[in-house]
This record gives sequence, structure tokens and C-alpha cells, in this order.
Amino acid sequence: MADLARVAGVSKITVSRALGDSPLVNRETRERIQALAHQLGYKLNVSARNLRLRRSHTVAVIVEMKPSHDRTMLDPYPLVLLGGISQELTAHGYSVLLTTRQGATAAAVQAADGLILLGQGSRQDAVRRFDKLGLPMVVWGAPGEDDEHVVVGSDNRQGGSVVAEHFVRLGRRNPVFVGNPHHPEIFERLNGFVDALAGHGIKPLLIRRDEFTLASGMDAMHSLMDRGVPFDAVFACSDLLAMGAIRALNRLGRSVPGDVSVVGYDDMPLAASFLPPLSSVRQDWQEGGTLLARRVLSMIDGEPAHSEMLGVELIVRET
Amino acid sequence: MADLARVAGVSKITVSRALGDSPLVNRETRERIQALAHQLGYKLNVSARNLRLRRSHTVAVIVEMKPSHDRTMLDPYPLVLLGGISQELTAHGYSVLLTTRQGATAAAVQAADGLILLGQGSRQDAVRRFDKLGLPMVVWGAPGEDDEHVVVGSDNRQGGSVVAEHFVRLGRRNPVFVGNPHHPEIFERLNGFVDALAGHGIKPLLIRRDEFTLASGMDAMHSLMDRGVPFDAVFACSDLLAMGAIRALNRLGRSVPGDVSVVGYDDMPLAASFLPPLSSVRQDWQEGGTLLARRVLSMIDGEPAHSEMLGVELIVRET
DNA sequence: ACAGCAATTGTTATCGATACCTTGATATCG
DNA sequence: CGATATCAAGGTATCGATAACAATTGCTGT
Repeated sequence: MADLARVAGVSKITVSRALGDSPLVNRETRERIQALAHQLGYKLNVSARNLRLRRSHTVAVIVEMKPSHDRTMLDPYPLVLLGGISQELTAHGYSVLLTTRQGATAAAVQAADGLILLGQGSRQDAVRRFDKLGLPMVVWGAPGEDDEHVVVGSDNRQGGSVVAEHFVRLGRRNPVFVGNPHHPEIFERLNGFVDALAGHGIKPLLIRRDEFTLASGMDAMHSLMDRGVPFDAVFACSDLLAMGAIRALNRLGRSVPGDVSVVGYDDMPLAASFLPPLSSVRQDWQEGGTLLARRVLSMIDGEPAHSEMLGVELIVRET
Repeated sequence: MADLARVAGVSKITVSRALGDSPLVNRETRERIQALAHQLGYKLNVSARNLRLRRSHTVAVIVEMKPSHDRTMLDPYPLVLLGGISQELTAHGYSVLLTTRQGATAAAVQAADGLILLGQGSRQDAVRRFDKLGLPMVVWGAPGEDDEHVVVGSDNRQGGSVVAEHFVRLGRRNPVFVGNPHHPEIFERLNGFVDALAGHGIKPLLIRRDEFTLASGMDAMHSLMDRGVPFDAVFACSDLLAMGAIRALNRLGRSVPGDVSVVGYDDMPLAASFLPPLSSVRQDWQEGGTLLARRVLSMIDGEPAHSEMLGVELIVRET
């Protein structure tokens, strides 16, 4: 910048101001300096700027990246979320520092201006650990009972209730919920489902399955049939579970959607091309990322920020 | 650090050295200062350190994050790759700056010590653009004809040849390749496949399909049957294509693996629980990330680095 | 003609850590 | 015993940008 100042015949500070589009410098001078900077290939030294401004213009995103724990790592969604976050932050001159839970003690993370936690849902201890850093923080997931921090997530409760209404509209009277209610987000889906059905005097059956696999979905249907329980609708808390269920039902001689309606969750790409095309609840992950980013930025700017749930959409296909 | 020095009764530089585990300071003093730093909750100012050292201790990772372009965004693999990268870099005191192609002009990226490009395979123009930054750079993908930059990727050629050998071992004489050879990585798979088969006097058929979906795989089989072409083995360059193919074959009255052997690619989680369990070529993405990180670090340290291909593994299941 | 004001540019200090060069104290040697 | 090596620690300058305050210029109104 000093060099640039010399060439332009002005002082360093004028250069600084000119490049920062400050109205304090004459427009002519400003444009001349900007052109010169571009021409000379000048690159701002971010470290120096950060040091002086006492800001890193960086938001640390902490992702659960251990494969096979939960399932986070094997889903494409966190990446879409990251895409949304990245886009929004970049647009505001911030950058994304990606870390795992393990790497989060690194100095660079502590230097961040804000924190976004992904896939830490059930790990309240982890959340608290990062809370201690005293940084603006936003968590992705289901709002906990003790709302100490700002949470952004998709409205799982609504997800449950739209499916319930859908089943009721179809005249189903004996719906089943398949999933792992231990998981906070899925617990919310179950709650929304149960509450909405209760409004119609219906009480669903819960089949707990911890794995999000085809096999697990098939198994659930088999055990249901074995017990001879009557049912005419299945709400699976993942598309894979739903697909497994459909396959098992077909094999057991029950038609979908003739005898049983099935709805999955996430609307994964495969869902549309499954046979029959799967009905599913879709969440807008990109939008979620954007919102997460907006919230941290607000908090960084000292504005108050509140938790928010994003609406979901039931995609009705043939099941 | 100045405060810390005052409290400890030494000078700033001694504190700096003590915290850096420098042998220049007495071990007693060093340990005393470290304990004190911990106790007082001292946090290193990364920006200041970076400024002085003229290094950001940061590697920018540029990911293609536009959904539906290619398919990168909807695959879980880039995230696994990121996991490997992140883990390795963190272990060496570096952090990961995540960006999209769009955001890559940001100042923070130019300040990085190195660059990792993911999912830019076919976009040679983009690669060149980043090359101009003059930073140590490693690209994930297939090695191009003009090997200007260091490339790390899984050995697609080997992927093709192991499948070929597998088919030959099974006595198949009329194999078909389904996929999009326009894609450099897939082009390599095709090459490996064709060359290995040629060694046995077999010439496979190529069916070009650009989409990586179930429907596309089914469609491929239908057009094959319609044309009345004889074939007894299918190598699909994605698991989804393979699953579609199997479904179509079953529907058309041909048994898998009785009449036709089918092998997919990627060994996605679903592959194992598909019915019948899908044979597929597995790549170790985590390992790939680790290797990418190692290469950039080498280059940052001024050591020469060369391209490298990671081995793949054929998982033989029932198809 | 001159105070008063706006517009523009410059001077100096500062953010926090570390490299280079010194200095003082102790140990070792012929 | 003096000279040199070794160890421990400090003084000062520096990385590159920007904030606070200062200074210059030209213009306006009375």
C-alpha cells in the first residue's frame, strides 16, 4: 500500500480510503487509485487489516465429520447447508472456516467472529463447550428445552403435522410412525404427527428403529405384520426407511398406496425416481444455510437474533 | 502477551518464545509461563502472528457448490473428502477456508497459503484461473493431459480394469459400459475397462448416459433390449445407474446375476442394502482428503510434490 | 478582506506477535 | 587468571493496514 501511495503520489491513508470506497476522498483520486491498484495487481493484506480492526471477518463452522456416527457424514445435506452458509457469508465479506469438533480448539477458531454448529443436535455438552468461547453462536437443529442459544432448523413439528393431515385427508385411521425418537429432530416430527392426529381422534402407533436404512424399514414392516397389527399408513422419518417399508409391504402382498400410504422424509434425489415415486417431506437446506449465516451476522453486528424454524413442504407423489 | 510478560516478570519476547516451546528459554521459565498463560486464559492473536510471519496458516478449499450442476452437491462424498482434508490440516496447525468458485475472489482466499480444488474436474478454465494466484495448489480429479498442476484422485483407470477382470473371471463375453465418458474421471474408467478387456480379446459396448439416476439406468437397459443387442454384463459408472439397470432387467425378465452381471461405482451406503446387494467399486474418500492435504502442505514447505492416484477396491456382493 | 466552513489530504500512533541484534551472567579452558 | 564459549533474557524494529486527530486548500457570506 505504501508503494501504491508512492506511485500515485498520495499518502498511504488516502490509498486505504480510496480502496475502501470512502467518500472522504475525491472521486477522481479514488478512481485513479483504484485503477492503479488493479493495474499493479495490488492485494490487500488480510492479516494486517484483521489485526488493526480486531476482527477476523471469519465465521467458524463446526461440522460433525466422523463418518458413521449418527449419519451426518453420509448425507449430502450438510454440504448443501454449507453451500448456503458460504454464499451468504461471502456476500457480506466474511469467510467460512471449516472445522471438526476435534479441531475446534485451534487458535484460528477462537479468532473467528462467530460460530455455526452443524450436526451437534444431541450433543448438548459440545454445544456448551463452544458457548464458553463467548462468541456469537448459532446452532442448527431442534430448539432445546433450555433456549440459551439461537437455534435455526427446519420445522420438524410442522413436518409431522402436514403428514398427519395428509393421512387424515386420505381417510387413513391407523397410521404408524417409524423412526428414532431419541433424536431431537425426529422427536419433534413425532410430536407434530401425534398432536395433529389427536385433533382427529386418532392415536398412531410408534415403531422405533434406530438405523436409517432400507433393511431397517423392511424389518419394521415385517415385525408389524408378524404382530398382526392393523395399519393403513406409514410415516417414516427418512426416505430410506420409507423405501424399505414399501418394498417389504409389496413383498408381503400389500399394495402401496392402495392398502397403505407411505410418506418419507428429506425428499432425497432418489425419492422421485423410486418406483413407485415416493411421497416425502422436503426441507430447503440451502435456505437453512442462508438463514444460519444471517443470524450469526446479525449477532456479530450486535443486533438481537432469535431462533427460527423453516417451513417444510410435503411433496405428494404416488405413495 | 505484554500483560502476561508483566505478570510473569519477564519480557514479551520471552513469553512468545516460551509459548512457542522454544529451546531458547529455560525450561523452568517456559513451564511457568505456559502455566500462567493457561491460567489467565491467554489467547494468541492469530492475525498478529500471521502478519508478522507473512503466513496465514490457512488452506483454501474451493468446492463446486451449485446444486444440480454435475451432481457434486448432492453426493455425500465431497463432505467426506472435506473431513479428511480438515483432519490432516488441523493436525498440522493449518485451518480450512471453505469457498465456492464464486467466492474465491475474496481477499481471504488470496491470503491462503495453499489451495485445494474439488469438483472442478472438467472446468479447466477455472483451474487455470486459480493457478494464476501463484499459490501451491492441488486438484482433485483425473490427471489431465497437460500435467501442469498436482492432481490427486482415485485411480479410475484401475476401477475400470478391476471390473473388467471380474467380468472375465465370470466368463462374461459381452459387457456393456453405461455412463458419460465426457466426464474426465469416467472417461478414465472407460479406458481402464476397455483396455483390460482388450487383453482378453473382448470389445465392450458403450451406452452413453449423462444423468446419474435410476431412471437413466433403466432407460439404458430398455434401449439395449429394444435394439436386440446381446449382452451379459453391465458396468455402470454410478450405483444409481446400476440399480436402475437391475430393476429394468428384472422387469424385462432377465435375472441378475444369473443372465447379467452388474457392477456399480462409489459403493454408496444404499448399495449394500439394495436387493439384491449391489457389487460396486469403492473409493476411500477420507484417505483422498488426507492425501490432498499432505500434498499442499508439502508444497507450502517448498518440497516437490507429485500427482498420485489412490487405489480402489471392488466389493463383490450378489450382482 | 477575513472569519468560518466544507472538502480533501496528511501525520502519527496503534493493533499483537516475532526476528534480529545485544547484553549480561555463568561455565570452561589453557 | 584472563579469554572465550554457552546460556538466558531483553531492546528495538517490523509486518501492513487503519483510526484519531491535524493540516491544508478553496469557497462563502457579510
